Amino acid sequence: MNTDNTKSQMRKGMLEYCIMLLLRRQPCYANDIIQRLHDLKMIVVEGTLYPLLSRLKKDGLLAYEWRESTQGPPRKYYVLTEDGQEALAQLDSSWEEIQHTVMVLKVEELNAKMNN
Amino acid sequence: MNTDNTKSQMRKGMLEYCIMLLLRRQPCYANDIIQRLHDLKMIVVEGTLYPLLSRLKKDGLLAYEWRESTQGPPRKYYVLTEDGQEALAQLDSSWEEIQHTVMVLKVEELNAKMNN
DNA sequence: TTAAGTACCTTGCGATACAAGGTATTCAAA
DNA sequence: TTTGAATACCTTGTATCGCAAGGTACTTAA
Repeated sequence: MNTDNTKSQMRKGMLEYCIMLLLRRQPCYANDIIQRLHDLKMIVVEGTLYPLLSRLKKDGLLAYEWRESTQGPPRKYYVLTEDGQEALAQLDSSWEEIQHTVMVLKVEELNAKMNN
Repeated sequence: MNTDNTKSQMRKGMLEYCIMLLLRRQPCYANDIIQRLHDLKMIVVEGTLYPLLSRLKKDGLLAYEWRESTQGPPRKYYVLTEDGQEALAQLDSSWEEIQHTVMVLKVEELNAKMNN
């Protein structure tokens, strides 16, 4: 099994959730996000991130403002819109459901082992 | 935001993990899996499941045996192979990492709120 | 013999992650 | 002044996955 591909597939959908969680806390620009998620072992690259941010912007879930940088070109700082906060609340419950499913499956497995 | 699509995207990769978790406990055929996951709010349909099982079989992670049914045609019961168990162990750590990432993001968000 | 139920599978489409490559701005050194 | 490196944004093409829709084969009961 190609482990990289497996995690890549697990990332689908999760990345969107993680990025919106990040932005709920504070505005970030692309490299902030890449750095923060890298530190949390959730790798994301530019070719993934920029289209994702553009899509969320187009859907009205994110907005951005340009900010000057002390070093280099200006940056697009993204923030959650109100619609984005509502959408994130739905992602929260989707996440809870998935987490619940995995937990139950693991618990059942443990029970099965103990009864053998 | 299209919630159905969002959950569908979150399912990518997770379904594979959940199904292998199921099979680690006991052999199942397709309808078993659909039913069990449905009860756990993790919807999966035939058009998703059969190609997935075929792929895992082709990759050597699953094997199957035909079993007669008391009612209707025979069923393909899938089981985890040894390779499948190793792959599942890797999926376990991928899952732990993702879960950890989300947890940290939520905790940081809470901390940020408390400091305001 | 026929109809319904069960079980397996395939095709085509939409969506996403990623590798690879491209453009524009800034700043410092030559 | 010019040139190169660093920074930041973006696009294109490919592989993969979930899913709707539709199809085949076997079994059983009417």
